[in-house]
Amino acid sequence: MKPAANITPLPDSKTMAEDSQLDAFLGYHLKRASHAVQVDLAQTLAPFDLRMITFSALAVIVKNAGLRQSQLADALEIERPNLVVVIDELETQGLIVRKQVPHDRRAYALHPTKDGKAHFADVVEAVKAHEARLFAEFSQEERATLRSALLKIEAQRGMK
Amino acid sequence: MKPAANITPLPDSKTMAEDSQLDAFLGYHLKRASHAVQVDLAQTLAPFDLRMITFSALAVIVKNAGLRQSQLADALEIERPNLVVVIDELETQGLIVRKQVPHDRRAYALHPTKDGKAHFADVVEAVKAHEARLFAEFSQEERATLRSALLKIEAQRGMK
DNA sequence: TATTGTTATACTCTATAACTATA
DNA sequence: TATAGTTATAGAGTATAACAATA
Repeated sequence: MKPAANITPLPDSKTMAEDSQLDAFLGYHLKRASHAVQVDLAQTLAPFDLRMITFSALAVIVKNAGLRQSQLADALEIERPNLVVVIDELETQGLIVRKQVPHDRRAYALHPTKDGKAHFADVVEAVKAHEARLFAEFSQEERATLRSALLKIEAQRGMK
Repeated sequence: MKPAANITPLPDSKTMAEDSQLDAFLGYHLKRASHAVQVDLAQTLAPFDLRMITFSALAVIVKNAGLRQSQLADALEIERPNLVVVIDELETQGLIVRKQVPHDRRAYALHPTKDGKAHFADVVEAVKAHEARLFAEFSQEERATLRSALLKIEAQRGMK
């Protein structure tokens, strides 16, 4: 658990350069931590033929069967155009279906298939294991504190 | 500070879909929080003609004048090929220079220019203000806790 | 043989404008 | 007019293979 080296000269050696200025920014560590988790998650999901975004979409669809694509886009905070390929991918894999909405022929309701629900149940266990492994050294209190901190940051969106 | 809605039916209305399963994953919130910060940082840096990666590189170069590109790549944890365009960009802007290394003609030493140092001093104040604004509601203790949590997660890299 | 910087390339993520068909 | 889904596209970010020059 050595502190980040804060070197001033260092040009000639093979030592690791580190920078106290960047180190002081929480945003910098937020990005690096997020990236580390995403890499690990991608490896976790690969055997299930899912990406992070398809996993997230499937999760919301399984728990909110019948929602429309625009609702899903809002929930995941992604742009509608980017959602189209996600839905296509999940539908091609037979995990969800697009159904016509009775009184609005513009909209599609998203439903998980039986396979989709079963597949998700398996995947979610793998993702839980991935999280348990990544946060193994975190106490329940630390997790709760981290969680509330992240939610507070998320809430800043668009509050310029 | 309302808790995330955990809806079960919801198909027909215009209500926000939310998912308890995703909500339970720290990685999910880590990604969303990180994205929110990156968007805000990009807006902060735009007036200075910097991106997050060029800002980060400049920060390390200013504090570690003379380091080689491979050292910078290691420090920022980015691949060497991706660093090339970053260095090109900073050099074109006149913020840094590539200098030949005396006893190794393969390598380049990176040095900030006078302009580069002055520009960085300005930018870093703007970035500090950006962080102060984003984390305004965080106590010093909360910041320290968040920081150590993020460092712990970063340390997981490659520890499969 | 190994390393430094580079080129080429590709894949993912994200964002915007504009279209269609409906409402 | 406005909305839902779509198409096309463009810009970042990230990753790998392979090369030339040098060690």
